[in-house]
Amino acid sequence: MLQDDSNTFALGEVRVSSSPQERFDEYLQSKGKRTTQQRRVLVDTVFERHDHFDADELIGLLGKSTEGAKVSRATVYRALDELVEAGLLRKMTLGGRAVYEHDYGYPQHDHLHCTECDALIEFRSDELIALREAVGREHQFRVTGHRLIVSGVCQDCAGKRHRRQSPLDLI
Amino acid sequence: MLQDDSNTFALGEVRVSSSPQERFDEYLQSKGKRTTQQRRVLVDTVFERHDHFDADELIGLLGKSTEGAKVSRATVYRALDELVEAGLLRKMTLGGRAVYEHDYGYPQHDHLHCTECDALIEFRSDELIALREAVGREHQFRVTGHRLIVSGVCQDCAGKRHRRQSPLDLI
DNA sequence: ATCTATGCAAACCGTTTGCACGACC
DNA sequence: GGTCGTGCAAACGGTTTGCATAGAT
Repeated sequence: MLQDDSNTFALGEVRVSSSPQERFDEYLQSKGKRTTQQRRVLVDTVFERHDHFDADELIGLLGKSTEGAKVSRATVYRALDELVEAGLLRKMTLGGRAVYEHDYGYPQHDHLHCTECDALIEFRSDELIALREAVGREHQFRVTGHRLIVSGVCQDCAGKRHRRQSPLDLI
Repeated sequence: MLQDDSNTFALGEVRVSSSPQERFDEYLQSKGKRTTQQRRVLVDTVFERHDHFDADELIGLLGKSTEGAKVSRATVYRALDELVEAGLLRKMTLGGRAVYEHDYGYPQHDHLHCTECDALIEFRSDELIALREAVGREHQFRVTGHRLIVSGVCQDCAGKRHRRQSPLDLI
């Protein structure tokens, strides 16, 4: 992330007034939690790249991290929960495992999920927001969020298509 | 499910030309699999009620089943996979666990998920189908399906609201 | 000094699997 | 009779937790 002269940070596409570190520190303080080596390294590593990742990938990255402190598996899991609570990360569940992505300073969006290569492609849709509000109203349901995953096959995989058996390939 | 004089079955809201049992049998035959006691009881139990359920609930129901045959945990898991492959059930993942619902003869729909009581409320939206196609086209992505879960608080829970702490209750 | 955070390893929980026995065609 | 299915119990994989120690305030 880059800081410009007006003291804001570019994260993804949106400018926000403080860095993830700063924001996380605020969260920690508000909860009476402490700013530790490992929490710092972790936030740095997470916001170094704009990617989807799971706990294991993060643990892998932390292994190679230049910053000295090593972070145990348990601590990674505990910190991920905190980052979600702090509003810095968004968590979703894909298949069995939990997948995380940047939330703070990043616009609302949804995903195309390629069932061949597991890629996640982001897209934005304002109509969807309108739609979810309408549905909520219709059912006296107080909407707080949504998760849409459109599955299918991405352009790349559609190319090198070495035809797998499809379910219900009767006969 | 009830059979009427025109030999179709009412499952949920749509009429189909054969019962889940029959359809499952077809699937099994097409795969060279066998029609066993336990698969029969299982399909009966699953289609007795129109509900969302997980593996454990089903195992529970099978325990009380009047039909003699008992079905082991392993068999339940194996059969659920088959029912999904056969197009009789749809599987989704909510939090950690797999949740199943009727697919066969039941219209495409999505869900409102109450984060307080975990209830799932179904709704239909044709605009969503249009939307997902549009997005797919835009990204050269061959769409095969989607999963939308709108989360929030249902009417009931909004009433007896005994205010839990909300994440990000800073200060 | 106090009290939270960490690391380790064991526990957990839903799900899957190897294997010997039983049931279907 | 030959296979496929089942039950059991053990294995699995991601995640959580209890506990003693290290570290932040």
